[in-house]
Amino acid sequence: MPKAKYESIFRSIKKKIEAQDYPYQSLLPSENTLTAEYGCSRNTIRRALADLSADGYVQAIQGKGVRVIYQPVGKTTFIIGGIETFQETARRNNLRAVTRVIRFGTVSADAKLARESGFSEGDELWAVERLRYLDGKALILDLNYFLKELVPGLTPEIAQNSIYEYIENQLGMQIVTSKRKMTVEHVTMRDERWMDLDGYDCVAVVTNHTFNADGLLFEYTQSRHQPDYFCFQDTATRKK
Amino acid sequence: MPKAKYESIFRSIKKKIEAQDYPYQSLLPSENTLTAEYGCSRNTIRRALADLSADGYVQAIQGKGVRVIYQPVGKTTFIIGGIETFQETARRNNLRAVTRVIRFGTVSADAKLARESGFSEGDELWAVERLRYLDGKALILDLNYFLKELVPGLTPEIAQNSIYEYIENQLGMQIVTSKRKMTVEHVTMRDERWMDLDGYDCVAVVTNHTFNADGLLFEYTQSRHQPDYFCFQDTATRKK
DNA sequence: AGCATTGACTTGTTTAAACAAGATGGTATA
DNA sequence: TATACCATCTTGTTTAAACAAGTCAATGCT
Repeated sequence: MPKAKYESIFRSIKKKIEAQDYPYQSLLPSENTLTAEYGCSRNTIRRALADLSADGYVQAIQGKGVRVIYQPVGKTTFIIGGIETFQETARRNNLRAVTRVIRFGTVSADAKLARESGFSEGDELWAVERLRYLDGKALILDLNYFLKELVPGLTPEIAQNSIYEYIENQLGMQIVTSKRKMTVEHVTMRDERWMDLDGYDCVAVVTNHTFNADGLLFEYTQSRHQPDYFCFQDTATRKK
Repeated sequence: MPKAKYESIFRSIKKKIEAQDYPYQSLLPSENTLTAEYGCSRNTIRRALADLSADGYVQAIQGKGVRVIYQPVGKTTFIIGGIETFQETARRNNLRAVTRVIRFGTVSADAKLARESGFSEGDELWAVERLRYLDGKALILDLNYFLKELVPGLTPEIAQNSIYEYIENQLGMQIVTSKRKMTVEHVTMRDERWMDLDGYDCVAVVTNHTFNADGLLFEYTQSRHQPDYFCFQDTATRKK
């Protein structure tokens, strides 16, 4: 249920592109045509098109039109795109997801943790370590730190289900921005102990800083992925 | 030289944030204040703020203000951000960069290459394989395919220098959108032969589809990175 | 035939205005 | 005192208009 007009227009056009109603390399109807079609102003259309462009669906060509550059991809990989929960990602990729909590406690951020997490020294944090199974294989080892002040009442049961679901629906806090860093590291003894590494001696490590609607950092996470099911997608636009 | 007003405002505010003139967690001056400060309309300010938000510098809070969420990072890693050339990235990270061309030729896209590259079967392509040295170590193995029709006149000399520089300055073609996929793979015999793997048996693989200003795919690239110097950054925003 | 110009289209930038909606603090009321 | 309301600040959405700038095909001239 999009509240804003531009959002529903964005979704409508996106759907048509994915259905190849607007095929790869074709030009969309002009902004004026879309304005008439959707019964809104040109600015509103442009807002929707800008969002599609940011998602790598279209690219505007001044004087010519807006070209579709979306191509459907094979669904073989575990694709990490925007911000979504483990469950959402698993469902989108048609995989059976299970979560096992292997550590649940509280810590006070020392100097080292404060520096790498972005929290302040002395902040009280939940420390949660979880193992994620996809189709029965232990593929992701998550180490989450949540600011207790902003995420009160966390329990192992919630951690086993979905912390994000709890944060958004129970606490009513909105997750807005996520800054991520992707690296590749040698496996640790901990990785070997818990994960199905399947011969790999490296893991993909995603480090994550998450901000809520007040612009406050409330989560720092390190996710260690077994390489087989790991895929990270991105669209970049060259600045002039 | 930014042509558009919103772009120079964007850069101006960005600089102030990086200089911690607007510190982490502080609120920017209100849109009305900035409007007066920069002598432009509110919409133009909002455009600049939207771009800063997309880059993970700020986050707007309705009714309150725009909060700075940028934190300076340690400069120890080779950070891949937007679209930039190997030289630009090396310079930004203060590293000495050398490129060695180990293969240079032309191929016609067969069914398999067409499928993974996004080119059409039968397209004539340049195939260039290059080894990238940073501070004397062979860390990146690049396999580029360029559409000959859109990138005529390529030579090994250009490949050893900078292909992007040639495309943008000599051919006058603009690079606009880059769609990337990041995975982790076992090293191949080719990797072992050419790269300084330093004990790693995995590499970070970045697969890249690049579009020009006409929205035409002209490049498909696979970059294989030795893990030590590899870091990929991203900012995501949760959709409502 | 070849070429320059024009005009009608496209997207890009900027301004102005109005109203919606969230946050905040002060004020009048119960 | 406590609460409800309101004025005023903030950002969010939408419309309208004007002009800049790039593309392209038709027109008319040489």
